[in-house]
Amino acid sequence: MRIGELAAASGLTTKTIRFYEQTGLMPGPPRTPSGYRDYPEQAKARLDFIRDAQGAGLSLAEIRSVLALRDGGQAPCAHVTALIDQHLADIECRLAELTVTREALRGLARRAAATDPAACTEDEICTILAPADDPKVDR
Amino acid sequence: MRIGELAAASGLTTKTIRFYEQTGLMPGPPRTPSGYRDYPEQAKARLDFIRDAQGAGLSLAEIRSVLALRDGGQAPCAHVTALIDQHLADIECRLAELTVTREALRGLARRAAATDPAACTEDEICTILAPADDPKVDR
DNA sequence: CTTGACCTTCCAGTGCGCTGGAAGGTCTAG
DNA sequence: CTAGACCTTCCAGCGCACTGGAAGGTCAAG
Repeated sequence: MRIGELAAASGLTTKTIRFYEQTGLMPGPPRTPSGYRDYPEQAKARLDFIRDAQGAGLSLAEIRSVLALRDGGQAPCAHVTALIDQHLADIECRLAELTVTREALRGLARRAAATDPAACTEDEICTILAPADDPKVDR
Repeated sequence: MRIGELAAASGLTTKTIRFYEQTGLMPGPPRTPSGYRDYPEQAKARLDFIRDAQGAGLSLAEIRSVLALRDGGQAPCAHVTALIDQHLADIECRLAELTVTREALRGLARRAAATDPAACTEDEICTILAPADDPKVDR
């Protein structure tokens, strides 16, 4: 299987597959006499795995670490479980942050609706975003 | 006011302030005879504004556009209002995405808890992340 | 024989918001 | 006079996951 075929089968580009090889996610495949990459069947499964893992929010570095364990003959289950838990915690955290930012923005939108453009002086730049008497975004 | 003093007053680094000047967020200040930057009082207000706007989730490019209006003598209210609305929509969208990812990760965590490491064969790489019979992350 | 699709390597750039370092100038205190 | 704290410019790099392009090799069909 040549790289273009594998790309089509996996939905990636040849560029991306070469990039994965270069960064240690994919092993270098055997070559044809003329130097073309010649992939075995498992290559597609590996790319599928990478896609799934990315879909779960893992970074390429994390995926690399999982694959390294597997390639070393170990079951990466424990490691994967830890990664999943960590990402869950991460996401909870970002959800909380985003929610706070959303509330802040809603406050700004309310203020914007109540703002008279003429009241905005040059010194303050913009009373919606940074009112003189209320430096921090309020609740 | 020299750049170090302004940096201390605003909580930024001198590097960052020079970077803001370079990228058009801050006007180039007058210089002392020896070439040192000599900032007027308003510089701090402008940096504070940038910080507040960033806190509201605006990118430096967006902040630049607001400042450009203001510097051009226009009240940026309408523009700011549009940016706020757009960011609110953005955040709603990302919150929704993150929530979906969280549910997917919770599913994975459940599966991980139920997985026997011995069941994970080499071909599949990892049955938690990419089970052979269930290629896409389920609900 | 030529065309065109495919493949190879290597180098460089994207966006974002800085950050680091080198090499040198200036100012103040002791 | 010297130390050291500050300032100047310019160039380069971070992390992330690619993406683009140049310059050239290979292969099958017409």
